[in-house]
Amino acid sequence: MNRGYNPADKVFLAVDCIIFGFDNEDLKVLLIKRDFEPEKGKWSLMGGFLKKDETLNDAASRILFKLTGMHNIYMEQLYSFSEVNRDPVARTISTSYYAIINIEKHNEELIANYGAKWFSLAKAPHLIFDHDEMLGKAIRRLRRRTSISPIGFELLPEKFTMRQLQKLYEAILDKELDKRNFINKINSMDILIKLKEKDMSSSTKGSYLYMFDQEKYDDKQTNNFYLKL
Amino acid sequence: MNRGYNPADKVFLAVDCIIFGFDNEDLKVLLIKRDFEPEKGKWSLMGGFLKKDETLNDAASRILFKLTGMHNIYMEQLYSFSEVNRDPVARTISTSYYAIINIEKHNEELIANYGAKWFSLAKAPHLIFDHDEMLGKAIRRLRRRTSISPIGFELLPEKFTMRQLQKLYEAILDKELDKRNFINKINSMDILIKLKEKDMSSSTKGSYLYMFDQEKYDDKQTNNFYLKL
DNA sequence: TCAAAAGTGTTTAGTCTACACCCATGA
DNA sequence: TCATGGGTGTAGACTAAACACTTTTGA
Repeated sequence: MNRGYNPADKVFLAVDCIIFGFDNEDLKVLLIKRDFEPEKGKWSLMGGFLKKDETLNDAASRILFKLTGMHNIYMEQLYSFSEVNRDPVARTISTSYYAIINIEKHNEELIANYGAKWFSLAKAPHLIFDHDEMLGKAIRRLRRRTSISPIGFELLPEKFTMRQLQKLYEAILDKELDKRNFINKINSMDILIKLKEKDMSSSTKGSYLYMFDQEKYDDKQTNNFYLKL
Repeated sequence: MNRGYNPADKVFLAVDCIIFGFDNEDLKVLLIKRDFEPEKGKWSLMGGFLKKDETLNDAASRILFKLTGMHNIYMEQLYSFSEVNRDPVARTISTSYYAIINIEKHNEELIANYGAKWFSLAKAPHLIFDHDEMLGKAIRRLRRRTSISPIGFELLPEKFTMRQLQKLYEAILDKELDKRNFINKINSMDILIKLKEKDMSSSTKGSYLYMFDQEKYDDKQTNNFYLKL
């Protein structure tokens, strides 16, 4: 009898993506300037509609690829927003995803086409609809995530210095960390490989480069731990 | 131009609820026996469709009320499930909510009408669609939630003993706790009021009853903390 | 008088925090 | 030779974990 399946209840389901990147200084978010109605000219998250034959994850991947040109981006479903009038055009529920990418790897041309720009979190403009709320939730989730599974691989270049990693954590958590305590904690996680190479760009002495130990890293990411910073 | 709003992309949006209760012994989940197709006769979570003029939270509250007769139930949105063929009748995305209720306060008659039954987690039957996955995610979320905000108020009677509270945490975390360490940690949270009354039902000596200090409790719940058990 | 559950503190180990000085190098 | 950022260890405070005996009272 297909009880309850009433076509009048059908809704649009959108996916909106909060895309984080790190430029060695600030944690940034990628926003697009809408060149279409409604709210043309305003800033918003990159989004799109769920299509017939895809899952929400598929849709998020598709949307992320469209804007960045990148595949296999680290992402996580965040929350579904459903205020009745959140979208003025039609009843639309939006499932938000947050993603973190290496800021150097995205396709500049694509993001220019979308009128997209990276914003430091502190300087992000007001966004349309409930996108500010989405962004806020994403930041909080990212902070929490940082405590229970290592993050950084996705946001840093392949080789990086301890100070870069520390700056990343400081940017995510929005607080300063003690460099000696930081290095001790990171080392106790046992997920980094110290290279013989040094990066000479930031100081005369030069600082050692590190890489993530992919295997140990993946392991720690699935078998959660608790890192207090 | 309403770009992208293509009616063919509209979907059904369902809400499924994982309802937890505690009977002083086990953590239990309330499941219904479906008396309608598809999968008639099988066990499932209580669910329903999102209606035109309600948010997902509204829908979850409505569904919870329908089954339990209770208002203002503690609940939290969990995750949206979207496998293309998860529902054999029509493309349906389901947003799951978990709720925790005082098992003594629900309406027995209502749940009988739905052929619903409480199951200990260890003994829960196989559920339809992706409901097993929903239940698993809910249990993990509830465990994590336990560490960052006090839980129990919703699951225990107004007055309860320390041992009941400990049993509740043991049931949620599925591990045994040391009673002296437990009592110290709980006291350090400073959210309980120790009453002069004793509960004489469980031992000859009797054990003191406690109540939650509503004000402090609410405060701790919003300003998260970290409780390691 | 004994069985059954309640109540109660201390010691030890581990982890977190705060903190200051020397090093290497290019300008 | 000096200015700049890099690198390194330890002591004290705090928190978590392990652990055993006494109390009460109804049967």
